[in-house]
Amino acid sequence: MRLATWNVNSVKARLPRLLGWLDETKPDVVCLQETKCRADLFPAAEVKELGYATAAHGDGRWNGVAVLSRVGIEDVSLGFPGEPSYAGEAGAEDEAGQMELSEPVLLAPEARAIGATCGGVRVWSLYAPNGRTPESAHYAYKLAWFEGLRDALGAELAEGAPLVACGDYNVAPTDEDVWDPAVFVGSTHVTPAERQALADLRALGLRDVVPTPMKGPHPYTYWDYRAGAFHKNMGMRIDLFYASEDVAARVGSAYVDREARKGKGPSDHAPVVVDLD
DNA sequence: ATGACCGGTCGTACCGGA
Repeated sequence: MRLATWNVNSVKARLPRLLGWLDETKPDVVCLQETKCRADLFPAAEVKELGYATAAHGDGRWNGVAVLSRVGIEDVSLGFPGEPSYAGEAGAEDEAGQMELSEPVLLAPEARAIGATCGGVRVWSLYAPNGRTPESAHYAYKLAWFEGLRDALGAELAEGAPLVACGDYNVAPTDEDVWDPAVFVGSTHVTPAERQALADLRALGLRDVVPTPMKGPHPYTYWDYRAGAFHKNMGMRIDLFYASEDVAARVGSAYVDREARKGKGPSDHAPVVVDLD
């Protein structure tokens, strides 16, 4: 069984490359992030021609996650129980410079998580909030989102089914996972609290399936589009494949498909591909 | 190939990305 996770940075913009990659790589289950696509507009017919059923979660311009599977797709969860929403910066001023009255507004959670059972494995495709800066409300939201995720995955793991939780975690687990730690001092993705959030997930029994880089010593999965970062290997490992212990024990091989980052019109993230025995 | 971003949007300029 071949599983993969890929932040495609718009499924619409990436569709030709996604279809070519599916045809070539032939994964059984694929977790996609940043589809930036309303669920009812997802190109399900196109991937179905390659044998994949789709479960999509998305409401438009930003975020958006999906699971593609050719080994069945059941018990789809749009988001996770208790998933927090983002209410924006507190104390924002309106155009007249007046503080807005804080009226309670119930916002739906963003489309950052979708779960499905595929081929006997519980699969989660995750797109963690960016966090922006450690001082921002978005960063507090990121930590709250991870806390909610830990509780939801903990409840599922307690049921004992094989589970994978993979996607764009927007956290580099260690300093080895960024090309230059000095550049990231004071930035998100490397703070102790974010790394603790990952540790809290591992404490549930999830194992970090670290892929083979294929080139160079670091299994980076993301390279900024700017400044030739990919060619200079100025990357980060932020797309993670977390697996329950029984699944992790079945991992035969895992690799970063950096070929998918090359050429014209790539995503800024490369897929992670994991083969289970 | 020795230099370098991209996608989205009823703001073709700006936000979000990390």
